[in-house]
Amino acid sequence: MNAITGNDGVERRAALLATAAEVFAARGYNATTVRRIADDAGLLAGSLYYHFDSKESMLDEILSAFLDELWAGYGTVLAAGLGPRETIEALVTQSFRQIDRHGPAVAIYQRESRHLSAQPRFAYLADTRLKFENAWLRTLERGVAERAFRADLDVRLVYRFVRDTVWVAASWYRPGGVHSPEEIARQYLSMVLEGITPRT
Amino acid sequence: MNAITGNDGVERRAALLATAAEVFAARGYNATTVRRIADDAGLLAGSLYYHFDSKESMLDEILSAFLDELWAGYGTVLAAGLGPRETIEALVTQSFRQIDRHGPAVAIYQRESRHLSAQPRFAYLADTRLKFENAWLRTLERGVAERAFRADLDVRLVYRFVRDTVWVAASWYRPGGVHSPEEIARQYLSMVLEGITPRT
DNA sequence: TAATCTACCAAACACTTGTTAGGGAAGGAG
DNA sequence: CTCCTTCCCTAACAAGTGTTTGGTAGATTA
Repeated sequence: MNAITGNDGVERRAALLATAAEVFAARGYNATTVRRIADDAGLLAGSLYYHFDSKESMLDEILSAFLDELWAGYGTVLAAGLGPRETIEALVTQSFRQIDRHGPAVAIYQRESRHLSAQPRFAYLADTRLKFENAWLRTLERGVAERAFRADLDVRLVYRFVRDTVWVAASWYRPGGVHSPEEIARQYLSMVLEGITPRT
Repeated sequence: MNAITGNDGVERRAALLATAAEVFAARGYNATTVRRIADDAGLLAGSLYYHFDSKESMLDEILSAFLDELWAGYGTVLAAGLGPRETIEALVTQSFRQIDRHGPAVAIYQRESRHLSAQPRFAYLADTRLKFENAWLRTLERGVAERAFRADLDVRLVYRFVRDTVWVAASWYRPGGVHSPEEIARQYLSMVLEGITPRT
C-alpha cells in the first residue's frame, strides 16, 4: 500500500507491526502471507526477518501489547471501588476506547484467540479470558445482590452477550467516524441497562 | 477422527459437508487444509475430489444451504404481519434456532463473509447482508414510529449490536447443552427489550 | 580515510498447499 | 461370466508458504 519511513528503529518496528496488524485483522492470521505484509509496508518479505524472528512473533507482540494496555485500563476501573452499575459503565467505556486505539488487535484477538490459546506460546490468552470472565461475572453478581440488576436473568448468559457485543464492534467500528467511542458506549449502555422499549 | 459410512451417495455427500463445516468453523477456512478434512472424514485428500469440484465448492455449498434455510424461516416471519416487537422476537428466536441447527455454518458465515463477498462467486453473501439489514432496520424504525421502541436510540447502532450478539452466539453455543435455543432467545430478548436494571 | 552498523535486497531453501491422473476393489446389471 | 458404475487410493504436479543466507548501499563512528 504505502511505504513507511520511520526515523528511529523503534518507530520503524512499531510501524511494521501496525501494518501487520491491519492485514491480520482484514484477512485472518493464517490467510495472511508474509509477502503481503511486506508489500503493504514497502519492503521485501525476507527483510521483515531483520526486524522480527518470525511471523508468529509479530502476532505475539501485537496481541500482548494490546492486552497489556487493556488490562492496565481495566485494573484502574476495578480498583476504583465503584458500584456495580458504574463499574459496568466504566468497563464498557474502557473497552470501546481500546477498540478505538487498538482496532486491528481487538479484531485479531476475537478471531484467533480461541484456537491460539491451545498453543503454549499463547497460553496467556486463556489466562486473560479467565480474568476477564471473573471481573465481569463478579460485578454482575454483586449488582444482582445489591438490587442494581434484575435477579431473574441468567448472569452467565448476560455476560456472554455483553462481552461479545462489545468486542465484535471492532469488526465494524472505524476510528474517526461519526460516533466517538464514548458516544457508542453511551448508546450501548443505554440499550443494555434500560432496554429498548420505553419505560413508562 | 471417526470414519463416516453413508448408505446413499447423497447422504455421504451431506456427511462430508458436515465434517468440512466443522473443521472450517474451528480453524477458519483458509487455515483448513483439504487433507485435514479428509482425515476427519476417514478418507484421503484426493478422494474428496470425487465428491466435490474444489475446496471452494464445499464452502459455497455449506454457506448457500444455510442461507437458503435461514431465509425461508425469515420470510415466513416477515410475511406474518406481526407488530414490531413481535417481529423482533420472532426473528431472534428464528436466529437462535438456526444456530442450533447450522452452528458451524453460522460460525463460518460470521467469520469469512466479509472478505468472501468481494469474490464474484460469493457475491450473494453481500446481497444477503443487505436484505438482512433492511428487514431489521425497517422493523426497528416501524417500532419507533409506533412507540413500541424508544425514540432516543440510534437505530443503526441498535441493529448492529443486536445482529452481532445474536450471531456471535454461534461461537459458544453447543447443541444439547443446558439451554435450548428458545430459552436463550427468551433471555436475550428480555435483556434487550426490558434492560438489565429493574423496572420499578 | 577506514571500520562498523543499519536496513534492506536477491535468491534460494524445504515444505505445504489444492488439485489431477490413473488404477483398482467391490458389487450390481445384463 | 462380463460390463459398468461407484468409491476410493497411490502418486505425483505446480504454485505458494515461511524462512535463511550472503551480499550491499548508505549513514555513522573512530
